[in-house]
Amino acid sequence: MAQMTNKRENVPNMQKPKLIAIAVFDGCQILDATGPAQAFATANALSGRALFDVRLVAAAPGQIATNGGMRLLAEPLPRTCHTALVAGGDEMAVTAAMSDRGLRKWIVAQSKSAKRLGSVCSGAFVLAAAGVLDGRRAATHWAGADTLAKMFPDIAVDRDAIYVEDGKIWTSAGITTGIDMALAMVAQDHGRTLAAKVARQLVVYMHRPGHQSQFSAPLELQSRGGARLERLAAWAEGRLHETLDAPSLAEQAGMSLRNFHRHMKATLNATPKRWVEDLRLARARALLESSGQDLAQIARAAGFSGPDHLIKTFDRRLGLTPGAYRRLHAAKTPLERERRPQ
DNA sequence: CGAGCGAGCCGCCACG
DNA sequence: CACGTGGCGGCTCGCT
Repeated sequence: MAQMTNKRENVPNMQKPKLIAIAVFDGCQILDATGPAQAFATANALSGRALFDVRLVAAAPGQIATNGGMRLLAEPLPRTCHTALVAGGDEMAVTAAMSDRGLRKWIVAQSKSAKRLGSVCSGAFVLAAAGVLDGRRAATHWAGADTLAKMFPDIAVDRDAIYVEDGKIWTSAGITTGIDMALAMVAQDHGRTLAAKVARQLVVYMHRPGHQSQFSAPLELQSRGGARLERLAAWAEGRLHETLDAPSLAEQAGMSLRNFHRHMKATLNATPKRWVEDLRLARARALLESSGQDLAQIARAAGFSGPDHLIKTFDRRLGLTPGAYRRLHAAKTPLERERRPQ
């Protein structure tokens, strides 16, 4: 009878709020911390319950200067929590965080005791330095993906993913993808319906379309390949519409096929076919951004066999269609775009 | 959407 | 013997 009058006690999901500890440090990226924090806080607000207890924490608690200049107030690192997250930041700050013994010890401890351990953006480097990403798949900001893979060969770096969940270890890509990851955590704990409501409230996607690589600068890696490959790139870019198979590239580079493969792998971490595809994608992206040509023209100019080949390749590499890419990245102003005939 | 095919990739070893 | 190079062959993966 007492139970009947006090229904609240019977609701199954009345457990204690889950402690979400977001670790910050001087020079960290403010959105890495506040984005996920807001997602969890909005989940509380929309559900009308205290599902999450979100706290900013630091090895050196107190005022934390973010890389944008604003300050955060951080509590001491908690001994235990449900979910431990580590923010990213600029290179100097992350390097310092990577060698912070207190933070490192805390991460190792949380990798055992917490239900989830995660990072946002370059926070992956801090997790990696603590050794908790070894043998795992992981994501980080696209600009840091190659460096992470090189510094920590035991990590399978996913350059495209918005976020990666590998067991209890979660890593997210650049900055705002921390929100995407937090949404997935909300979904894991309290269902997709609530997560979708939070996404709507924050005006973000529940499932963000595409891969993060669509934002990276095409072919920034060319300069790393040395003069030999740079000349080859220039040669190839002049004949993108031709076949450009591996044997002819090797011949042009003055190497055997086998050795050419090795050099591509060693200097650019690429394969001949993949590299040519990179060149063609870069050309197609540039044309989509700044020309009004239709897909057939662009496909031909970039060396694809036709529009469908272009569409397939875009889907596989960037996770969206050429048309969607153009709408996202076209240099035209919104006014110009509206001027098209109805 | 699945099966079959061929180009491409890479482990391995031989060579200088 | 270390190191850079080349060729063979099996296997994978993406296209038709």
